[in-house]
Amino acid sequence: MKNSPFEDLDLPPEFISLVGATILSHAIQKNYETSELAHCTNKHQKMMLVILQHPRRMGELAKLLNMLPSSVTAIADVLEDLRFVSRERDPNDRRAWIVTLTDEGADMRQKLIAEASMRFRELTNLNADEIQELARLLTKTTDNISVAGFPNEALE
Amino acid sequence: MKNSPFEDLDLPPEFISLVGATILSHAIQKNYETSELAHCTNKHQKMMLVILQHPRRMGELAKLLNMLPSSVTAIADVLEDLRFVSRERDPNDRRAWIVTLTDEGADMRQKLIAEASMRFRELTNLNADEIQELARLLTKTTDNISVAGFPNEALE
DNA sequence: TCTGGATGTTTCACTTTCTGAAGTAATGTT
DNA sequence: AACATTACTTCAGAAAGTGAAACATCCAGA
Repeated sequence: MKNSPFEDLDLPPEFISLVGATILSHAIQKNYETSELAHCTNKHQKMMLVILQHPRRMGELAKLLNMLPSSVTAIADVLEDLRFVSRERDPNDRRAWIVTLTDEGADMRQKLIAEASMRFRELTNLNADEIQELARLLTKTTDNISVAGFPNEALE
Repeated sequence: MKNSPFEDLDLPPEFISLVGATILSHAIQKNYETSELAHCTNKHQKMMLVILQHPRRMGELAKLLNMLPSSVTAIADVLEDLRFVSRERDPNDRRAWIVTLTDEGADMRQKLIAEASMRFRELTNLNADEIQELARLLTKTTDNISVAGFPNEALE
């Protein structure tokens, strides 16, 4: 059984990490699609639900998700149709919309998080310490990505 | 400066890891597009070059990249037009094609790896030990994903 | 050897997703 | 008041992903 695509390579650890991150992310997202929760079809819809732990403006969502405003509009439209979020004008800036989870959306968000965590354990087979360490390293990483202004430039 | 989309969350470490992996992978792939190497436009083309450290059959590529055979055909067509790979019949099974890097393709492969590694260091700001540890954890993960038969089932 | 079923790949039409330009409305700046 | 900027939406075209059908080859059993 030849498992890894990289079995006999002396790739730099940076690259191995990158590929590992990609495979992991891809695998869980593929896996998701076969679940009960599949009616939020795509990964961006799921990700938007997850980062809506509190209400956010459309533009903020676009930056966080690293997407174009027009894509955020499309995704929010779907989530609104599904009654997972509602949109209201920002009273402080009437150009902007504020997106808020509905109760149903908050429910789905919890389920998504729980399901992803379960899949993660199944797929990775890491022990609790290792998961903790991985989370630490990747938190440091994403914090730095945000601080570096890349790819979400000028996030405030 | 409010950085992380998860600043005030008590998400499980599994989920944080998953999101971190996704953000990291996404960030570097976005970044890639602005580089000199952008003419291999999409991430799957790049990934295919990377895993072609030795010749592989189309079907093998599909499994490793977790894609449909028809998608692999499309990608290989592009890489062939770019003269990065060549396709020859497998002498042991004349239904199958074997994809091999050209010299030019091997060159590009090295550049892709080097560039991704550089971007990785810039983006993550992890020190050498941390990178090593991250690589270790993610290698364990991807190995397990393959062994678990998911998503690349029955990879042999 | 013949036959039928499985396998490896390609083609093609289809659907979904992404992208970017143009438009609308509100804000802020001078 | 005029003009530039910002926030978001709309829409149409481009790109990517999907799955059924076709084709050639392989393999196992009669």
